[in-house]
This record gives sequence, structure tokens and C-alpha cells, in this order.
Amino acid sequence: MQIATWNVNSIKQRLEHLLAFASTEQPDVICLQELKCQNEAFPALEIEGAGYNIAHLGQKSFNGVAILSKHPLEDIRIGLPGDATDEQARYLEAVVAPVGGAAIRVASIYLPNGNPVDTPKFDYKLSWMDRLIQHTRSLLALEEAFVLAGDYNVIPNAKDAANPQEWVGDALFRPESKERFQALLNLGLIDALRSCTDEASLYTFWDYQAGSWQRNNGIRIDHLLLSPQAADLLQSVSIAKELRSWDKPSDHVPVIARLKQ
DNA sequence: ATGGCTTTCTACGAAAGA
Repeated sequence: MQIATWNVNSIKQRLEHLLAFASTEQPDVICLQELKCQNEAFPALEIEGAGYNIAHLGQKSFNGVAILSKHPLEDIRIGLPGDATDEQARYLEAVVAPVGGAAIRVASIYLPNGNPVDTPKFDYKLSWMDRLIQHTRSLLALEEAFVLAGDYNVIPNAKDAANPQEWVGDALFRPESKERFQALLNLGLIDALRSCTDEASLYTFWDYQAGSWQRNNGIRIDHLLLSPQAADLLQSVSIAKELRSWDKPSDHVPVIARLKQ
């Protein structure tokens, strides 16, 4: 089973890219972030036409997450527990249940950016991460295979940035953000890509500005975190870097994990 | 760089993103 995550930066602007990616890679599951689209405007017919079942959580202008699956989706859960007042569309969870196969729980995550750090936006990021840690504890208690896939807006280590000094003080690289990401790993989650390679220069985001792509000034902020039961199934991880060179690209590219069965 | 692009919105500049 192939599970992909991709921040598309507007599902409407990226629909043709999504259909091309789906046709070429044929992932079983695609977790999307930054739909920037309300539910009623989601291009469901086109995506269903490509063979996917859809769970989506949209909102006007910003945010928005979806799970696309070639297999039936069950037990769809909307929103990250822990704050009933949080109205931002950043978390969606479902069980992907292949007919006659083993089910796997999948979440599509759009973790808050958190900049500027001297504002409530950074507090929101940190409290959102604390809620994610708490929710992960409850998921781990189920002792199931699950994947938390998405745009974490965290650069885990200096080797995950081409120019780490540029990010010192930024919400994506602040110690408080990195510590909470590490806390997720300390619970027992596995960073899928880092479990396969220690290689540097592996990035998933290049800013639209300042020729970041041409200069390969990237960062790795899109991650698939696996439960121990899912990590046992992991075969390989790849970054679909070539999509960043397409016409009118997202500033993020997909990351794909391949699991046995 | 006081974000150099890109996207969205009851738009025609501002806000958000990272």
C-alpha cells in the first residue's frame, strides 16, 4: 500500500497536477493539506473519476485537509480533540479498509505555521502540537497500524534545511517546535523518511520567492509519522521532487511511503 | 529586507503562508 501526503496550496489551482500525480504514482491513499476551499466547492467528481473515495474538511480561504483513498473509508473523524473552540480545518482521520485486507488508520494533518513567534499564532501552534501529542497517546493505546501524514511546519533537525541559519528564530525551527516534534517520536512514532536514510538535502518545500527552487534552498517539513505496527510494514519512502518543476506548482511536493500488504 | 511569490476574497489592496 502506498500512502502519500501533499500540501497542494489550493486544490482548485492544483487539480490537474493532482490528477497527473494520481495517474502516474497510483497511491492507494493521498492526504492533502491547504485545500483553501469550502466543502461544497471541493472538486469531488473529478477525483472520484480517478478512482478515489473522499473524506474532506474544508473552510473558506485557508487551511483544509482531505483523505483520498482507493479503498473504503470508515470511522471518519473530523478535527483534533482537545479544544472545542478550534474552528480551523487542520485535522482529519479515517480508517482505510481494503476489501479482504488489513485496515490502517490514517490522519491528514496541517499543523499551524506559528509565525510570527511573538504573537498568539505561535501559542496556537504549540498548544495544537500538545493536543496532537495527547491524541497520539490515545491512538497508540489501540495498538494499531496508523500513519499521521501531513505538513507539520516543523524542520526537525539542521540537516533538514539547506540553510538552517536562515531559520533560527522562525516558528518552524524554534526549540519549542522541535521539542514537541521530538516528543511525538519519543512516544514511539517513527519518522518514515528518517527511518530509511540519514541523507541530507532531502526537502519537501521550496519557497516561491528568491529563487529558492533554482538554488535548492529547501526544507523538509512534510512528514509521515508511523505507529510501531505501521513501521513494521514500511518498505520505502520517496519524495516526488520533480513536481516542484512543473508549471504553476505547489510550493510543497508529495512524500510517499510504501507499506507491505 | 520592512518576504523578493502565490492564493484568496462581497478583491482592485491586504492577509496568510513559511
